[in-house]
Amino acid sequence: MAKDFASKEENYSQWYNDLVIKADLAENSAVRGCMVIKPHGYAIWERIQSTLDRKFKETGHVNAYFPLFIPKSFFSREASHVEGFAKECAVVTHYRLKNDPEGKGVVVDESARLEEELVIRPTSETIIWNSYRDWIKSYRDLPILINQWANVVRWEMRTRLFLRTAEFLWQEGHTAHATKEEAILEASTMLGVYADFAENWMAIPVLTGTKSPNERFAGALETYAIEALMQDGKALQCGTSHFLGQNFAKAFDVKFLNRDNQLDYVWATSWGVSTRLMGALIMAHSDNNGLVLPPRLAPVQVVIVPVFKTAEQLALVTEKVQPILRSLESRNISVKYDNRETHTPGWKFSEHEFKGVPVRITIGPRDLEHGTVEIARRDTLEKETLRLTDLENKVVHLLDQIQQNLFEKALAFRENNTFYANTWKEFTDILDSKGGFIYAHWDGTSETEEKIKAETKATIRVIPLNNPVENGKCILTGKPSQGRVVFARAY
RNA sequence: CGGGGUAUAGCGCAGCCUGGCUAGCGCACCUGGUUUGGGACCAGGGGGUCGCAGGUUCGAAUCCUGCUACCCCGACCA
Repeated sequence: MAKDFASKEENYSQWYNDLVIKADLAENSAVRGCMVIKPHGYAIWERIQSTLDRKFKETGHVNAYFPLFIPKSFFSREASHVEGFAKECAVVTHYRLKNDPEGKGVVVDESARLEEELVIRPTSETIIWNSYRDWIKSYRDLPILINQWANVVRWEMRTRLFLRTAEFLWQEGHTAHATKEEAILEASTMLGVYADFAENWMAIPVLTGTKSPNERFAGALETYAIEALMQDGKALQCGTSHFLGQNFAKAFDVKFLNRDNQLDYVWATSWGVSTRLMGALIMAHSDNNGLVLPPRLAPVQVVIVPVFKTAEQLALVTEKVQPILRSLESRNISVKYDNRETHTPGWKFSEHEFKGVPVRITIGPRDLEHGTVEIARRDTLEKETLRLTDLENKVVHLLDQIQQNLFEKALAFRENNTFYANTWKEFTDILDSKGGFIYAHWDGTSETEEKIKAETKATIRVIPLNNPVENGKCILTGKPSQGRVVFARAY
């Protein structure tokens, strides 16, 4: 059943409408292409945030905050950067409203025009490097390892809930280094952090690699990415880490004296993941009953649903539940006791399933009599009855098992949807019939990649790291190639 | 910006072609009762300037004109 739903070639926005909005994750806002993230959705985002934040700090980073508004002139400093973002910037031109002289609400006060327009950040490289110029004089000031949690705005022509919203939440790391090698190491280290998070917390297997020049970040010399496969066979870029070379240092004149007393430009990286990760979670694991959350990211890991007819029965059940709550909480498990009297047990079962709670425990009069509880797992929907005394160990074990199972299921799915194409016909046949990742030879030119995209909508998702050398022929042009790259249709 | 579609209760929709009683249905909401181990049932109830403006007509949700908003497909997209 779940398979049917997930494998449909239908648009995922339908899925969002059916699942996500009802699941209290988000809903469309009045503002074009923006999202309201409701409490349940935000709780998931907070879990993502706190986990990543800890990892950033473990790797030596600190948090800071830079302004939302960026003077327009900053964007013209780095040529390829402005070219990449110019078409999707929201611009602030005025700072005051006034009453409409004709009495029709308020109008923009034309006398309050800004001398220089402000761009609402689509990303913060420019304003951050403008600050770094004053912070860096010597190699002793380096490295700077800063992360920022923020919102950004990109006025995309078409938006899609979670995957491409006009405003989204993210973190952006911006680091400055004395050497090229150190900057490249930083970019690849952070890619590793993202890959670890995706696989071990989100339970989503990812491919890691570099982007082709076409798909590279505007202003970067190299873009590293993690790329995941969704249940409908389309790829989703889940995080990127960029080696920016000295481009931004040159654009913002950030120079330092190195150990040899020589003036040099600083080397840079930037890296980020966004609320798009929540789209990935939904599309990778959900089934027909709603969201399926990996235990390590679930705001509520265990829900306890009492079954009762009378207030006395509820009191008896609650008495049994109290020690369970305490013992699970003492093992750092997030538990919720859903003792609402306004909803029936059946209602609660469905609701918590919808929201993706990994484990559900049911206790009712029958259990009180027998000293048992019923335990149900969200990923397989299996239920079993066990002795109350076995519960604690079972829950701990089950949470691990579910985390593991979700990853393995997603990995098996990816493996079953990864193909090798040696000819153009094989390539297009796979794309049209199955989708998924396709390893194929490419002649290494942008023109060829663009042609392939124009004909099939497939793009190069990653050029795998440590790509094995294999002599072959480009699937489109037949020109020689030394290794396969990964193609897919993507979000 | 091009192509297609939609706008009727909080949500989802029917009615429109072929104008006509008080604009209807499901979900949700409220009240009472019975229920409660997989989204309970019965009875009663509240909620609408039918997207906006104009026109045709004795009469417009329905026909005509204009406008606006939103959705889908494309172009676009770290």
